[in-house]
Amino acid sequence: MSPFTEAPITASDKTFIAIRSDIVEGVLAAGSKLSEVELSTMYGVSRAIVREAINRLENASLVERKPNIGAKVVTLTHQGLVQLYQVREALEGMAARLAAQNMSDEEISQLNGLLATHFEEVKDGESYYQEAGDVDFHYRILLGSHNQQLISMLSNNIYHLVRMYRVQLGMAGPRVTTAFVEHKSIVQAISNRDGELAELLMRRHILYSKNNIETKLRTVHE
Amino acid sequence: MSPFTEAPITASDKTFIAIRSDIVEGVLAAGSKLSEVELSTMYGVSRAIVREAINRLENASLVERKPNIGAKVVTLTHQGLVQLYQVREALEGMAARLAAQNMSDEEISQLNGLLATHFEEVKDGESYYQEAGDVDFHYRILLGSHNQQLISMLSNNIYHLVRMYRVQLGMAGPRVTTAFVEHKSIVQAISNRDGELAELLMRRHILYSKNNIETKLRTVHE
DNA sequence: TTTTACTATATTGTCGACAATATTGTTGAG
DNA sequence: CTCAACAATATTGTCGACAATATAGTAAAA
Repeated sequence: MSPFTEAPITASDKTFIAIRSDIVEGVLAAGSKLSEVELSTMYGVSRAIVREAINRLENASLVERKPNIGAKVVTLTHQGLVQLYQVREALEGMAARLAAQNMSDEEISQLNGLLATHFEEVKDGESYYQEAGDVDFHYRILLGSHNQQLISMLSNNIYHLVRMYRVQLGMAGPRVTTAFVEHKSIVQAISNRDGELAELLMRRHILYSKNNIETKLRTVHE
Repeated sequence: MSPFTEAPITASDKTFIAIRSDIVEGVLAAGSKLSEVELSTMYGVSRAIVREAINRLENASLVERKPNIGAKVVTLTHQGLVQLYQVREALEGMAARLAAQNMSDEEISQLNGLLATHFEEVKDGESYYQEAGDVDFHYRILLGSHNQQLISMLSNNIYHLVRMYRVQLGMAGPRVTTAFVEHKSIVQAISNRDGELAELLMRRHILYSKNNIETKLRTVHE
């Protein structure tokens, strides 16, 4: 139950996922040029495969491409982070609203169960929560929206970009417990089938999260 | 100043745009299979080009693809329309909020000018407004958000899907004058730099628009 | 007749080579 | 020495052919 586990079928898929991972994790540095021949030797496939992967990465906003010139890994900027979180706020806010409206009782009880699990981890001081736990939570609600368009946009594009910012800014910061409280109130709203409140709370939650990363970026950068 | 005019550079771009247009306009029927060889002869390019185009179309949610099997043009469903407009509501709502916050005074006055032009057309009873005018209006505000992520998502993906629904449902209906009033109030909110109101009004506007198409779809379909 | 296994066919996936464009390096004029 | 034009090189764009997989058709067995 994680957005980062897809079963790669074809060689092209595998290469795409491999390169994407290397970009997100910083193995392929932000801003660096992506030579097709270089990558094809590096990943042991033909140039056609690499080209297809780069195409897909472009759509995922992870690389920028200019015709007849080439592709670069996207460069992380303060402005890019802000804009990314604005989109995320809009989409995940809507996801929360729809989740309150569309999740089955079964799904909602599972969501509560997830929250309980996270509570144990927070109590025990496991830092696990911050990374995977947060992702699980948001992903579960996203699925609960039952909106395929939304699910695809967030899990194929936005989430990977978000993770790229987190990883490369060395995010592991605080906000664990405070984020947990926010999660709890969102689940409460969904349990009450209050879509409007769920959306509002989710948007705030993401705004806070953005502010947190933003200050981090400022202290690291300047 | 329209989202449907891009300068195609490479053969791949041209083919992509050509196929996309044929899908949106219904030349390639919804639900029909897209054979790579067939398309390559049809558009006079190699299979590699067609493959790249299909890849891009998949990301644009205009075709669905299964490994080792092939690609189909998406089928239009009631549910798909609803979900599409939910995403649109979220994204364009945010765009309006950001536009109120980020548009320059110059841009805002141009927006008002656009509205005045549309008013003339509505008064004279030109049906021009409905199609191109509406698109212009939304696109202008989208650009005013100054959020590249948002701009790319809407103008590369959502708008083409929206247009596909409109075209294939034979939309040219009423709602011209009433939509104009809604546009006017949105521009007013943006002029007042009231982002919150602009978002709210835009979301309502899109909701109304969805309801309109929805009833149309119901009468056509059943 | 139905079902299953197999064969033949068609379609997609992958590859290496050639063409077109951009970049770099060099040479010559001013 | 600087700059411009040109040549050499490298990189991306495009293509046709082969490999792998799925589909359709056929024949044999129950």
